[in-house]
Amino acid sequence: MSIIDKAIAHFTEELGERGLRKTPERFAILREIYNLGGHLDAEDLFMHMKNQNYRVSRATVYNTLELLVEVDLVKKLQFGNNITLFEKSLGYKQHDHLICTKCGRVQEFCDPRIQQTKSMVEEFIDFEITHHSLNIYGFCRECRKK
Amino acid sequence: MSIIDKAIAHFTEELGERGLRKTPERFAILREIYNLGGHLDAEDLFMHMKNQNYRVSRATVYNTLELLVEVDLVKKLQFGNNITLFEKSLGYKQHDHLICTKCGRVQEFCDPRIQQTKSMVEEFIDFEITHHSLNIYGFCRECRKK
DNA sequence: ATAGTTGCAAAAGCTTTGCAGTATG
DNA sequence: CATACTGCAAAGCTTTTGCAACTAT
Repeated sequence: MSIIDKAIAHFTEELGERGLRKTPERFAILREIYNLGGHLDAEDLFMHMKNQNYRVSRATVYNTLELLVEVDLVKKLQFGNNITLFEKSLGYKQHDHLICTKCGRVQEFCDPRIQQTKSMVEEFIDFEITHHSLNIYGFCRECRKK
Repeated sequence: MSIIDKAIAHFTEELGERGLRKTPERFAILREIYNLGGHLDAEDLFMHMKNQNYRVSRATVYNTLELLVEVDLVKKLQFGNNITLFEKSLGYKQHDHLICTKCGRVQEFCDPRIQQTKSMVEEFIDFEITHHSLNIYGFCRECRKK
C-alpha cells in the first residue's frame, strides 16, 4: 500500500469519525499535495488545481488544508513574516528546517537533541507539548559562494 | 548606565554608521519598547504611542521596528499563523518560547542544546546561520488544570 | 539647501466570511 | 431530503507603498 493510499485511507477514516462529508474536492486536494511533494503554499496549490481543470475555490483549499493539518496528514510551516508553506507529513520522519534568506531555499535536517529539549520542557516546566517549530535562518552553501 | 541608555547609545551609533537620521520618532519608539517590556505587536505599540499623544504613524512604527531588528535591539517573534510580536533584546540572554495555544500566554525558556544543534548545522551542512526560531506549542500549567 | 523621513491614506497580499446553490449521507 | 460543503466575491487584517510636507544634517 503506497503512502498516498495510506493517506487517503486515513483521511477517509478521520472524516467518518468526525461526521464530515467525503467530498471529491477534499480528496483531490490531498492527492495533489502528496503527488506534488515538497513545500507549497495555498496559492500554489490553488493554481495547480485550477491548471488541471479542477473546479475548486480558494476557500475550499484553505478549509481543506486546515482540516488536513488537524488530522496530521499535512504540516503547516511558517517561515519569516509572511511565508506559510505546507508539506505532506505521512511517512516523513521528524525534521526541522533551514531557510536561506537569500534564495529562499528550504532544506530539511534532523537532530535528536530537539527531542531532549522537549522532554526537559515537559518534565521541568510542566508544559504539555502538542508540537514545535524550529527554523534556522541564514545562507545556504550555494549562496555563500557568491 | 541603564539598559535603556545603552540601547539608545547603541542605536545612535548604528544610525551614525549607516548614515541614517536620528529622528525623535525613532528614539521614542525604542524607548517605548524598552519601557513597556514583554512581548508586543506593531498595533499595540502604535496605540501606546498614540495614547501618549506622540504623533507617529503606523508606517513609521513598522519602519522603525524593522530597523531595530536589523541593529539587534529588538527581536521579531512569529507565533502560529498571524501572530507577530516584538521583544527588546539588549541585556537578554538567548532564549526560546513556549506558546500556550489555549490562553495565548508566552513563556521563555533556555536550553543550551540548541547551540549544539546550530554548531552541527554550520559544520556538517555548511550553512551560515544568522538566527533561529524555536517555538514549542501546547498547554501551560494553568490551562492543563482546567 | 537637500535628501532622508514622516504622516496619511490608499493599495497590496493573504486569509476568512456570507450567501445562494449543490450534492453527500 | 436535510444540511454540510462548495464556489464566488466581498470583506478583513496586517503590512507596504506613494506622495506631499517636513526636518535633520
